[in-house]
Amino acid sequence: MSRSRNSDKIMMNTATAHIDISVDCALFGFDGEAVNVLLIEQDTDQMQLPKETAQMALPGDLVLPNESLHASARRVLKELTSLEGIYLKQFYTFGSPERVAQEKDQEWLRSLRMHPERRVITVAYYSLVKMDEFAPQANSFAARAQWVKIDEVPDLAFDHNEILESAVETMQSELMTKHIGFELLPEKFTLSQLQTLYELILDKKLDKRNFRKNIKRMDQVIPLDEKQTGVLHKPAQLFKFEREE
Amino acid sequence: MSRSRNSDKIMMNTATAHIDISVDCALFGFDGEAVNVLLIEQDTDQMQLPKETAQMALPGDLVLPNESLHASARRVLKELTSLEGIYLKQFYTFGSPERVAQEKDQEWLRSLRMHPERRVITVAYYSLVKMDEFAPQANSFAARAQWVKIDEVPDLAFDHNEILESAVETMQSELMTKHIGFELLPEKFTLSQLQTLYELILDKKLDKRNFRKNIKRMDQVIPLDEKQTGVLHKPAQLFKFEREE
DNA sequence: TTACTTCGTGTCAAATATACACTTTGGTGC
DNA sequence: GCACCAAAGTGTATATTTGACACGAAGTAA
Repeated sequence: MSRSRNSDKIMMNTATAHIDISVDCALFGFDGEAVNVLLIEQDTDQMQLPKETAQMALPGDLVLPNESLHASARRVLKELTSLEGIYLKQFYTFGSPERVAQEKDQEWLRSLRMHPERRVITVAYYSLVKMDEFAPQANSFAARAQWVKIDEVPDLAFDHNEILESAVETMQSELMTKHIGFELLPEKFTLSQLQTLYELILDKKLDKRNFRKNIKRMDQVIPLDEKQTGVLHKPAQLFKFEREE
Repeated sequence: MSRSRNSDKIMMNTATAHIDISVDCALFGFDGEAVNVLLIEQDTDQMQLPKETAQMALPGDLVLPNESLHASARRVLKELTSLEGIYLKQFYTFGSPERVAQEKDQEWLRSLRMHPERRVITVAYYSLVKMDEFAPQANSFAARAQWVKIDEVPDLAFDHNEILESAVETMQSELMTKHIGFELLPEKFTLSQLQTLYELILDKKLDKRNFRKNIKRMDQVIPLDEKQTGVLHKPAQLFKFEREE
């Protein structure tokens, strides 16, 4: 569309096609073995849709009229996990006009939304949580909420595979600089657990001695007077992470 | 808002308050002395508003119903600058519910928009252009479009000062890793020009020899068989930048 | 020819990153 | 209590990168 100088006033945007805004959250957790992402399963029973149409998806929902984007992301996350106060980061906004228009998604949206045909632009957030601090609770339009290993994620609703992939990339590139890895671990952790986590996120092996050298010169990582228990080998020292002010 | 399992179906989003989506572009250019950002001045004459209410702003406008976000950013940029095919990067989405609600902005929006009171969420892009390749052309609702040195930017409309600041930070952090600096220079440039640019963007002095060492090991920077002319001192060698594939 | 201005260049020291292997510790089972 | 197991924990030598630093060369103008 190009507008000439003269026609401006009458060319004001008179479009009647509304655009909806949503937030989606890629919520990561770590169980000591794999990095997981929290997915919900669409509740087709509740919507009286055939079971086989149920798709898994990232937790997300429309932004409310007077809610900031961050507040919206926090709310969606809280609704699905009852967790508050966690690291939460906007990383990209996905706005392809066709992103919710596929028939597989339309069927679901027709049951859920007043305007299922509307284009939806979604602002994507990612966050990291300590998996041992809560168990996800399915709520609202989700039949189930469950942790899925990131390398076992199935085809998701909408463009959520693409969003998830982008979240993983963002997490990789911010892991080192922003020390976000600690958010995934339990309060007390061993350096081996931390290293395993880094290796999983970065998808490469790290040298044990060099890794420990690097970690130990971060003064946010504090050695505790405590050791791992219940392992059938030499127990490792436990550490905690302390965010500065 | 929390929803219980049972009330889901009747709690579908029935909000009548629509949210608009816009894109804003922070377009940077370099004139050899300072980094500039392209600002427009709102055309109050055309809107029959008092001249003194005119504000400067980043170029931006509502996203059209069937337009992707990138396409929208490209369109706005093209409308204002006639430039195409330039580096263009989404960096953040600003969505405070109050971001266009100030009275200074409402006056303008009442003239321009069908729904001036509506909340607007804006997806922000930044881009870099060679200043010598085009002169900005004011168009549409802009009375003027002009380059302003980034340290002389006045109070802008809406939350555009905040958006601009965020764009500068993004540019700083992506300068090194993504070689975006070259986009700001003319096709043929000297290493001193490049260094001046880096110093302006990063806002610190760099060591000449170390800087040149770093640049010269990038094989995208190609020395030309040409020298600077028209200077009253030893002319510098010219280089060009070649993006790989 | 001189004066002026920016160009263009190399080395050393310090800090950082990488590669690499063996002893220690606690638990388990006999 | 002894032997075995498994992972914990630790240091050094080398290569690479970073940062500090000063002066002769090239062209222009008077």
